[in-house]
Amino acid sequence: MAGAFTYQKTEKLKSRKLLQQLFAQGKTFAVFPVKVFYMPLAETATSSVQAGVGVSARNFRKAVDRNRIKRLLRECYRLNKESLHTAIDRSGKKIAVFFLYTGKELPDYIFLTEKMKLALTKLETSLA
RNA sequence: CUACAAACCCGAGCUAUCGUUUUUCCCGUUAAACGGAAGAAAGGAAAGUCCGGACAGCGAAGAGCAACCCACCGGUUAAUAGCCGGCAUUUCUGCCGCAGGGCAGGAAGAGAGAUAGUGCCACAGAAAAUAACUACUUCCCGGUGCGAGCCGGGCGGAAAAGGUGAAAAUGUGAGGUAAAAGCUCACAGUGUUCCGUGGUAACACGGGAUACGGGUAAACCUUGGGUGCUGUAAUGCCACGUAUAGGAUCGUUAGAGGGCUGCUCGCCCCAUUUGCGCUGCAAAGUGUUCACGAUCCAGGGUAGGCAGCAAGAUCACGCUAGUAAUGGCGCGGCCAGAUAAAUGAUAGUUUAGAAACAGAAUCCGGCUUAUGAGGUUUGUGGCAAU
RNA sequence: GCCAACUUAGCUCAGCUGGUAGAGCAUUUCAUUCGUAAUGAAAGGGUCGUCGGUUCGAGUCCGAUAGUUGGCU
Repeated sequence: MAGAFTYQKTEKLKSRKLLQQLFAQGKTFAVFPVKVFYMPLAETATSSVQAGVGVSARNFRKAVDRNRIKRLLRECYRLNKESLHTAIDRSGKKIAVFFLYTGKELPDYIFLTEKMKLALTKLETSLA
């Protein structure tokens, strides 16, 4: 079994086709300032949960700011994903998740961690 | 000492924990994945995309026109509109001179041609370019007066006076004349050209001849020189998948069309029928069947992998040529390579609080712009001392 | 990755080859009305995104720069 706090290539949501499908057909909910897209995956998926993060270039003009937000989102997801993974593995499903940052101001780490925990528990309950 | 401005340098290091991308090695394995060890992991601008190249494709990259770009000289470079060093020119300050002007220092410096042509120059002014409004004046006519003359008109002369303007026909003095005028002369200024000297050259200085009727080419334009176009999502290969279906227009023995530029020429490519049956020795005849190609529209499929793609006009140091940009030699190093796209998070610590601008995407050389703290140099101002 | 266009009054836009910047709506004042709206008359409001250059003189020409919008792949 891999380490609990990893976030490797196989766990990332990578396929362009899947992303398009997710934005078109996936279900959503919002925990401001983060909007969450999710949908079930086929059995052939490489990992039980495939996750991605993103920021709109409209709200953040500079690439440095976008990179910063995506890094913070990844870090928060990495450190708090464990309960979600165990829940998913127990139910036997596979899902794809995308976290989109919709705020207009740069967040800090502690604030985002709280929001991520909230979003993950909400995701668990809505899947159950 | 201090404040401001400009240029250049620098653009955090260390420790711990948890992670990401990648290279090499080892263990296990058919192989992959996973695990372990060691190494590497954003910038001075990675940015803007303003120039120049490398590389690739387009036919072997052809010709002319058009279009666009460049424009003092020399050097530098793979190359440039960059950089370095000069020159003309403009401007500021100081000094000298009655003045025209000269000398010294600083700054700017997109600077071919305005005697090839065309256009434009508002307002003001007579006139803005083959100048006559006022005033001046020879001559003629008329009036008046004894007369000198005065007044009015006309054909002319004349760029000296006026005042406008950003700009008014080179300036000052003398001669000259009816009045005047580079009309003539002296000095000065500017342009063209010839000779000599210096310099690689632009050009400078001296002398001779000649001309002097403005400005604008970042107005059209002329002259000289240059540029083929498109771009790494280029391009080559592998795998998977589908639709040889449908619609519009056109062409089919002389050309629709294509060949990554707007046009023309030249050259090249390319469709222009195919299959089957029967008669016939064959040539051919006949029947039947599928039309074919180009452009566009609409639609279907895929959106995975490998190469390109990380050792180079490379970096550090030393010596050396050159005023410098830059080059040569020696020695050592290997320094990101992702593909929804890594290079991070938290805590402590170092100097004073880690803070500014900001994130590679084919790669280089410049330019431009943004930028914290500190340091160095230069300039300007203030204060203090000698 | 590459390419193009735009920026003028509070708003929407004109301003062609350089010569003192205009229209419509909006704002203010006056008239009209018992009063408001509509209508009529008048007024104010601009360093033409910013910086530099060419020119006697730039909204206009040239260069740089900031912002906005669009297109191709």
